[in-house]
Amino acid sequence: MSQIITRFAPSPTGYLHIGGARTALFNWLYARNQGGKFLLRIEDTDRARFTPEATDAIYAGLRWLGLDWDDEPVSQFENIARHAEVAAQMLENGHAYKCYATKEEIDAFRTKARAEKSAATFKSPWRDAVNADSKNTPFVVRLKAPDQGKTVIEDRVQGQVSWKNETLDDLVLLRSDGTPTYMLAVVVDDHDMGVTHVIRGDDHLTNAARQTLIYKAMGWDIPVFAHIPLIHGPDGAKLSKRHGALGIEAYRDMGYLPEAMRNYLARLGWSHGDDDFFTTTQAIEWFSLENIGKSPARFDFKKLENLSGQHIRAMDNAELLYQIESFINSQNLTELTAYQKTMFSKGMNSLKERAKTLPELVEIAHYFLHERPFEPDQKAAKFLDTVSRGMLNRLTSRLQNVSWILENLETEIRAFAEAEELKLGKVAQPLRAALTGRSVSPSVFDMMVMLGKDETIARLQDASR
RNA sequence: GCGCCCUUCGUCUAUCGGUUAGGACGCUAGGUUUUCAUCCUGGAAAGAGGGGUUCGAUUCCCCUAGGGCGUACCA
Repeated sequence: MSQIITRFAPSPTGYLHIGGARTALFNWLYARNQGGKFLLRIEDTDRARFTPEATDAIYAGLRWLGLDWDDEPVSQFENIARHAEVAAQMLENGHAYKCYATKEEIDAFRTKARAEKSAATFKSPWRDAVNADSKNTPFVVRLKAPDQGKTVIEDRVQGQVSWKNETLDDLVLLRSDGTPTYMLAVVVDDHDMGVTHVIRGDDHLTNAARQTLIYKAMGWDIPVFAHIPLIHGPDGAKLSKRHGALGIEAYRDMGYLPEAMRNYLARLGWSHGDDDFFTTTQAIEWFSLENIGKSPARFDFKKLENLSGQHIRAMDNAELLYQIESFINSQNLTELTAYQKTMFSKGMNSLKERAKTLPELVEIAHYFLHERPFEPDQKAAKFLDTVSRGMLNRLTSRLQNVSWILENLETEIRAFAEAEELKLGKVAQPLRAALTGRSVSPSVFDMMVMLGKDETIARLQDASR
C-alpha cells in the first residue's frame, strides 16, 4: 500500500482563520498518524486578491501552531498552463465543450427553473453542437456532465452521499480568458500532487460530487474524501469575528499555548472516548477519520481557557519559560533580564497554577518583574492602614534576625501572628500588600524566599513608612 | 426555490439495540488554604417532535420542525 498524502489548500486572504487552522490540523494529524505526507498548496489563482504578505501570514500561522508541512508549498497559479492542458484533453475526449451562451441566456434559464421549482441546472444549447468552433466569439469550456444516473461519493466522515446527475451542472472549466476555474484547478493539482486523502470543510461536500465528475472524465483515481463539519459561533450560526473567527495569530496574541490550541481544535469535532486533555503526541497516535463527528461544533472560549491552564500546569518549567519568552517577543515587549529569568525559573511552580494564559502568567509575576517601591492598588491599600503598618513594623524588626529559609519564615510569622493575637491571614494580607502592592499573589512565604531578605525588608519598610 | 448535510446536559462529547445515558468545560454547594489559584467531595443539567421496525430504541427507517452548506466565468 502506497503512502498517504494529505494537503491543506488555503486561499491567501490575509490570515489563517480558525476554521482553516483546524482543517490544517486534521490533515496534519492524519498524515502524521499514517506516516504519510502533509502538503501545502496556496490557492493564489485570484490575482486581484493575492499578496505575498497574505501567504506569509498563513505560513506564520501554521508554524506557530506547530504544523510542519512536507516538500515545497505549491502555487496553484504556477500550474495554470497544466490546467488548460487538461481542459484541452477533456475537449478532445468529448467530456467538455465550448459554450458561447451569454450571461442573459444563463440567467433566464435559472430564473425560469426557480420559478418552476425545478432542480434542473443550466443546460447549454452548445452542449451537443457540432460546429461550435466556427463561432468567432468568446467562449468558456464546460464539463459535459452526465445527465442521467447518479454520482455517489463515499465520504469517510459523511458516509455515502449521492446526487441525481440532473442536479449537477455543466460547470465551467476554463473561463473566457482561458484561465482555469477553482473546480478544475483543484482536481488537477490534487491529482498531480498525488493527494490520496482530501480532508476539508463540509462546505465543499457538493463540490466533491462535481469534482468527482472531472476525475471520472479524466479517468483518474478519485481520492478519499473526508468532509469535516464547520465550526459555528456560540449562537449556532456562522462563526463571526466577534465569536472567535479570528486569525490564528489572535490566539497567539491572547497568550494561548500552541499545544493547548492543538488540543482544543482537535477536540472540536473529533473524539477519542472521554479524553479531553491530551498531548499532541497522543493526538497523533489516536487520530482517525472514523472518530470525526458529523455535526458542527461551536467555539467555546471557556473550554479553550481551561485547557490552556491545564497545559500550562503540565508543561515543563524550562519549556514554559521558553514559551513566555516567545510570547514576549511576539508582542514586542521588553525582553527578560537574566535576573527575571532566574526568578521565573524559581517561582514557576507557584506561578503556573495561577494562570490560564501567558499574559496572566506574566501578570502574576508582577512582584519580581518590577522594582520597588510598589504603589499599592486600591485593594492592597486597604490592608495597609495605620494599624497594619504598625504591625508590619514590628514584624520587620523580628525578621531581621531570621535565617532566610522557608521553614524558618513560616514558623517565625506564625509565631508572630500568635503573639499579636491575630489570625495568620491578618498578617499575611498586609504583608502581601507590602510585598507586591496587590491583594492577590502567590504564597507570601514563597515570595519572601525568592525575593531574599534584603529586598523583602526593604519592601516592608517602603510600605510601613 | 432546488440539492445536500446536521440535531444527546448551556457548550464540547461518549454510547456503535438492552446503561441509574458516562466524561469534560461552565454553573452551583461544601472541604483544604495566608489571598488568588490549584486540589478534593457533592449537586442541578440532555436523547427536537411525531410515526414506524423490534421482545426492547438515544441507537435502524420515514415524516415534520429547526439549523448549516451549496446553488458564480470566487475560492
